[in-house]
Amino acid sequence: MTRVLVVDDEPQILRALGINLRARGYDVDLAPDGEHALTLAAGHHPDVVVLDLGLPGIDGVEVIRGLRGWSTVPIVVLSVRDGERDKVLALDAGADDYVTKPFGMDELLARLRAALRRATPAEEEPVVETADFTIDLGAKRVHRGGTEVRLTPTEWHLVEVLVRHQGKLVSQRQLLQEVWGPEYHDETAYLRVHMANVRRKLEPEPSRPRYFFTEPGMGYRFETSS
Amino acid sequence: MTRVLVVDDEPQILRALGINLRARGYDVDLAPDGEHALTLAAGHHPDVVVLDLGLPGIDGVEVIRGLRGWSTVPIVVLSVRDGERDKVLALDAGADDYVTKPFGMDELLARLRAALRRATPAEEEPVVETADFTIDLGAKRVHRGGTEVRLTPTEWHLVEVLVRHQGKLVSQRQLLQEVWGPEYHDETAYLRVHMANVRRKLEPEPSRPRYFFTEPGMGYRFETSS
DNA sequence: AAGGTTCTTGACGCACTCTTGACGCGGACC
DNA sequence: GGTCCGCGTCAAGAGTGCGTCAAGAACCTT
Repeated sequence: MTRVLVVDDEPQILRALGINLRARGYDVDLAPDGEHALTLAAGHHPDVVVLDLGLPGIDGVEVIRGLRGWSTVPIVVLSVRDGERDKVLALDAGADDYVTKPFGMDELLARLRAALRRATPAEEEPVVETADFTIDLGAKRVHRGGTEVRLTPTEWHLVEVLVRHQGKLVSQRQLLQEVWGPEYHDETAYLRVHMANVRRKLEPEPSRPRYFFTEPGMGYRFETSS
Repeated sequence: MTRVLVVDDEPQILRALGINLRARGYDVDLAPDGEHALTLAAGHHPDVVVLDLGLPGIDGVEVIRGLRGWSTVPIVVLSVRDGERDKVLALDAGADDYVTKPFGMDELLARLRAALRRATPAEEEPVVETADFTIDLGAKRVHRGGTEVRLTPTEWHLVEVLVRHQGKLVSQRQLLQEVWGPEYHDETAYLRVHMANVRRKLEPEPSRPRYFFTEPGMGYRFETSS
């Protein structure tokens, strides 16, 4: 299901958007200000963000910057301000689209679809096969020796990031930011524990990895011998 | 250079956009209607398309469909129509953004930048090859004679800085600051030891370097003979 | 409210990397 | 021709990072 994060300080707009989007089958998170927005984004990894510019506390443009620091999620900005300067600032900060209030729900939905379409460029999700297991990125499943292996959400996320960068070294910092969020960039202990769990579930000899390699001091790398 | 295709049936707008975009360093194609637009797009493969909806002949939405049949180039729609239905139709046909006339040039430019930024995701890191080894900056790995060479974090960092400044002299001070941090600017002993290790791992004759040269009193230089 | 997962956190041992000092060599300068 | 400085080499000790295990906390489901 597609996850949308909606950020707006006006409760009635927040509610209206929540109802409308859920009616269309989206999975919706609601945030009344920038702080909540960044926290929710880090935890739930939305597929698209709808962001009001006029927020109490952190400014909307700051929220864009905060998100762009570690994520490429599409951001659709809502604003009562029709000023050209605001639009330019928001777009150059990394927003993907700018809609002026008042707006029609149909237009907003169309813009969301456009943003989502761009972000998911019709790529079919690859299936990665190794001699010991099969990873289906689209179905989010892993098979090993005929049966399915259950990965916890964290483990899956870790595997997903590494497999998508197949062959490349992924730095500890990048892994932590993608899986746990930007404020966890130095919790390397998490990585060690969860990588150990992943290896125990997937590697034939967990203490002698054939697929999930450690590059000491730098990060991890997924590689198939083929 | 970035190529922009502008499609509009009003000559003065076409001219104005052409002048403005060229002044910003874009390479601009101009088309007064849908037929010319599709022909130019097929021939010149623009990086982004600015498209007016109200065209004589083929309708703007048809132009979008025509382009989307074979291209994923970002399309920014211009229109005097502010109707919600038009926006929804255009966006769902495959447009990336919708700007209502009259618009400010700064806003349009910001939207173009946003569209281009999305379309150009990860530029890839170069791979540097020499007769004796291969350095993949993106994957952070080094191959030599078929097998992989393991570099420690410090060694890799050193190699990376030198290789990214390929052919140029990198001062000891700069190397120390980039690898160890600003307060280590005079620990030249570190450089000597680690450069020796790098050479032992990569140079065919470590004591007679062919790639990692010392410039006495100044710094180091990476150079491939090719 | 209870049970089961999953995540977090701390402790420990091992391996490896970095740092540091000693030494030799060669060129520059006096 | 002698001295000095910068560089390369080597080796040893200190420090760090990693894997592993286990226990408690937090979370979700029923």
